[in-house]
Amino acid sequence: MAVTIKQISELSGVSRGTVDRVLNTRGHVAPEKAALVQQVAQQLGYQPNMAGKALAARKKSYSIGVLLCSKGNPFFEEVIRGVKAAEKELTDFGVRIQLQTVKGYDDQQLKTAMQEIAANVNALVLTPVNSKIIADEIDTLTASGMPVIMVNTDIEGSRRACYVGSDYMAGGRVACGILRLLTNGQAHLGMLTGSLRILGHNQRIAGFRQIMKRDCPGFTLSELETTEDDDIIGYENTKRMLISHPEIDALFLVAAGIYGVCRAVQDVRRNIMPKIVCFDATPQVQELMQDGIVQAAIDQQPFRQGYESVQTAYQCLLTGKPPRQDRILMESRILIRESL
Amino acid sequence: MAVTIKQISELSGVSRGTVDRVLNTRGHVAPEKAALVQQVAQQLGYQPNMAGKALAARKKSYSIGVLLCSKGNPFFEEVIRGVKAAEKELTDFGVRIQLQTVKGYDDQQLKTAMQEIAANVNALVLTPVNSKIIADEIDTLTASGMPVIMVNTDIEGSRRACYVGSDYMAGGRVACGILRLLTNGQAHLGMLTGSLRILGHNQRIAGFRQIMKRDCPGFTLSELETTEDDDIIGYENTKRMLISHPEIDALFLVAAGIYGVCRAVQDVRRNIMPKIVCFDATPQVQELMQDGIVQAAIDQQPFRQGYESVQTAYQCLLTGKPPRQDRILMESRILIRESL
DNA sequence: TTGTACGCGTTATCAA
DNA sequence: TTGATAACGCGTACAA
Repeated sequence: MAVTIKQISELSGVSRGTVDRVLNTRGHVAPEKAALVQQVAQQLGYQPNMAGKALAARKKSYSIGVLLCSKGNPFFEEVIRGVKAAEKELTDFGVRIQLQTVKGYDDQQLKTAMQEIAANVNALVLTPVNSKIIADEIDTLTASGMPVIMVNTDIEGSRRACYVGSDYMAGGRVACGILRLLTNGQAHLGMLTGSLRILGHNQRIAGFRQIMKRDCPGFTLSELETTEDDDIIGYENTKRMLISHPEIDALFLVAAGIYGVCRAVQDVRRNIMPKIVCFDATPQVQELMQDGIVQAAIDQQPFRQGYESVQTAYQCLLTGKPPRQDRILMESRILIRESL
Repeated sequence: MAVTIKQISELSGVSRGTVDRVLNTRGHVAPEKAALVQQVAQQLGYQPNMAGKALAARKKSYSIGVLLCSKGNPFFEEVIRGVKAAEKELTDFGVRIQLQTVKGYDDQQLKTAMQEIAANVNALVLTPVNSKIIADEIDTLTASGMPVIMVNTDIEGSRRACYVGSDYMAGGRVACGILRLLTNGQAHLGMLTGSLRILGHNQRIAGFRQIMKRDCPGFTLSELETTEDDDIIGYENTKRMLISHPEIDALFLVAAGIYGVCRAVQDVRRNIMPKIVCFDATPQVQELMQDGIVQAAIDQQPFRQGYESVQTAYQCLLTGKPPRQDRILMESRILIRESL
């Protein structure tokens, strides 16, 4: 049977209260007693009992804020489903969620939203914008003792507690691998990324290039273009790309704007359709797969991203420590028509 | 905040003890009071608090038996890892696991093992052999009040509490789908199943045929052969198949014996290698994928099968009821070289 | 038949 | 600085 606080208190000859104070570093303990308790706990390999912890935590009623730059982005619907699933499981443990979404990527606006929501919660889960203003705000909250967890998008140069989300490099590698299999290793590639300024998109391309260089001597890159995550821009740029590069027989879609790209393909091409691999199996993409336009989608488990980020925030609140892992990365899954 | 027994007792004007007796149908309660409590609980949507339940259950120290026909089958190593992961999580809740493996599929031997292990545990997780002897033994244990849960393989005509494992039909469908993409829809197929007497294998073939009929007019089935899950038999039968059917350019491997099949392919074919899709990414299969012999493997999450089956058994013990779902099915995942 | 009281492990509070 | 005690939700032994 696992070690309990009671056992430690008996073995070290102090009260349960003192043991609790030592283990949770609440102070107000004589140094020699603290040292003794520490040693005994160490020796017995004490691991706090989750059931007991959860039950006691119920009295406190934690509040977790979830702030997503997700308005109008269907990808995040699954993330939100995951958040709500975690919320449901954690109500037993006295947790309530405050979910808020903002539109666009304006860092000033996001900062304001962060401050508002942070005033009412004990922990914060958010999709950051990659900007110094946001990094600083994260550091301010972290310094005030609030666990701040990134979901889906990471930010550089801040003291966020943890990142939960896609492994963009790995996703790019898998995308190249499946395209290699779809084309028998011979392809004239067109690449459509979202934006060259977005870290995740560039990491996907880097992963793709890595496999391409190593395993795909028969691949040539005809052109790299952007969609700005927009269907209309994606449509126009793809049309132009396909007309000026009639040899293109495979498309790697790095980010959003997928529907626009596919419409352009259908408008320009009649006979030989290019093989298309993209990311995120949103309902729209699922339809394109059903119609045989898109052959495969790489999925990075949006539901789990939402679920795990909230669970991680709760663990931080419960233990008072940052998570063991600095990054919790989702596996890249290959989805095809038959796996829907 | 969620509803508690205490709240129900206050609202219905009876003691906590009585509420407990009603909700857990322990009897010894006046009918009118029972009805009242039922109604109040219903109305408030009472859901027992897992933390409290677990904590109380700790006194009892449940024991769960896990009996696998897995000796010498590398697939089950991941299942066992999942079992051990669940064990680790549940030690806090007073659960201990008794794991036992047997070799082969002899139903008499398995029955004996079941009886031995069942004498010392409160719940049983097992991979059954599809035989009446085993079905009857499961029913005997179920009748004695023990939850009996099937993992990886289901059994027909028994009162097992639940099945946790592969969705064989879905796996077959996905296998056909990926083969369709690998071959551009044109293929002369060779199929190698494990045994025509094993339900799961036949279900995989049924799923495959379903998609083949619907979506793959360019597929023709050259031959269907068995490996008896054995590398040597797989080697011999594949060799014969490839020689008598030189047109074969795609292989669907339904079960084990994969290494033998691949060796035969390498021995017989020199130039044009067939596309190969198989099940379960064991270390051996991963190596074959690295070498480019096998293009894709369908994975049915062995780790989760082990983990979820034990968790399900624990839930049965905790609630005293069979699980909500009759079958807990794993998603079929496509693995390629780059996703390893 | 019904109610009370205690214990599970942890945490918070109050008194010493 | 300490220790004792109550509370969280549930299960159950025991008393009424």
